[in-house]
Amino acid sequence: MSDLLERLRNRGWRLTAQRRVVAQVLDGDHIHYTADEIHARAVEMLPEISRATVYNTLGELVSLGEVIEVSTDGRAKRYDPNAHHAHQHLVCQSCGTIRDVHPTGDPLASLPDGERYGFTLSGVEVTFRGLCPSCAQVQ
Amino acid sequence: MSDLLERLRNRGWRLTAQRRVVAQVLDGDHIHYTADEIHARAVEMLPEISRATVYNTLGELVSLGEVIEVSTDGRAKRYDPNAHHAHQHLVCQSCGTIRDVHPTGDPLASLPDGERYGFTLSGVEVTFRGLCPSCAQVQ
DNA sequence: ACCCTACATTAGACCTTGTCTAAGTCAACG
DNA sequence: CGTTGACTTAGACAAGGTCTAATGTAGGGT
Repeated sequence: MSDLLERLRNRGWRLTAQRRVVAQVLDGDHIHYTADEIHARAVEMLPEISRATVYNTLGELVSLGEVIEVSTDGRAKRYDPNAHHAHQHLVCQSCGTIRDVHPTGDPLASLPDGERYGFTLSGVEVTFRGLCPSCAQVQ
Repeated sequence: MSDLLERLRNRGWRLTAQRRVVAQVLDGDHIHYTADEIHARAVEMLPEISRATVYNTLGELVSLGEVIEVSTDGRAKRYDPNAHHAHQHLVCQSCGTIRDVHPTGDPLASLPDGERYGFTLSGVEVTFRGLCPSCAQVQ
């Protein structure tokens, strides 16, 4: 994580206590938290941090390509700190847990030229959906 | 579309003017509208239809598997009336337009057993992102 | 043809997620 | 160690969606 802070400083970021705390939460468990979950965890370390700052900081980290924004269900976006390895997501339909996965092959290549409608492609997201073991038991 | 209404009646749906109008909008252009866009179009045909009814009806159509809910950007969900053909989506990052596409191969098969974490898989969504021709010109 | 009643619809309050603003604060440069 | 412009703050606001209590009506029964 000090790497992350280092990179950010080099990009002209002012290193505030708030930004450090957000970076620390993201770096902690490598879990895909929502912005409000990140805020809740940040508050434990720095009680006066505001929601707006967390949203601002996350937005900046996304613009800088340090964090990926994932919206799998039309509810709150989740933030994925694992931006430097190409990967896709496996999502539990019941509890919303997300795991990083690495499918074989290049998904971009699966779209035939005849189906590109003149678009300039910039990326693909693959979202595998299912039930995680613990939710599968309950249902 | 009369097929759709027929299927719904057979499932015990009460056929109201409101539900007919929502079905008609979905069947019209095969475009991926948001709930509020569907409401706006429905109002033109049936001025007193309420937002809540449109949301209810869309939710029921999704539960019945007649319509697919697509959330590509964390903004408003879009509703895809083309539920009976397997397909994926190509989304313009700038204007949000969605096109149905048909990638080659089975995306589910691309997830190695070692990466399934005990999940019971139920489906995959592939979202190709890029710029549509008209947005590419502007930028 | 007309009643009944359970199901559907309505307006609008409310909730969640996210954005914006104006005023105050502080990191980092000189 | 003072200055200043970037950063943070509380809280208002906005968009998208859900819920509720009151009212309306489709369609089966008679």
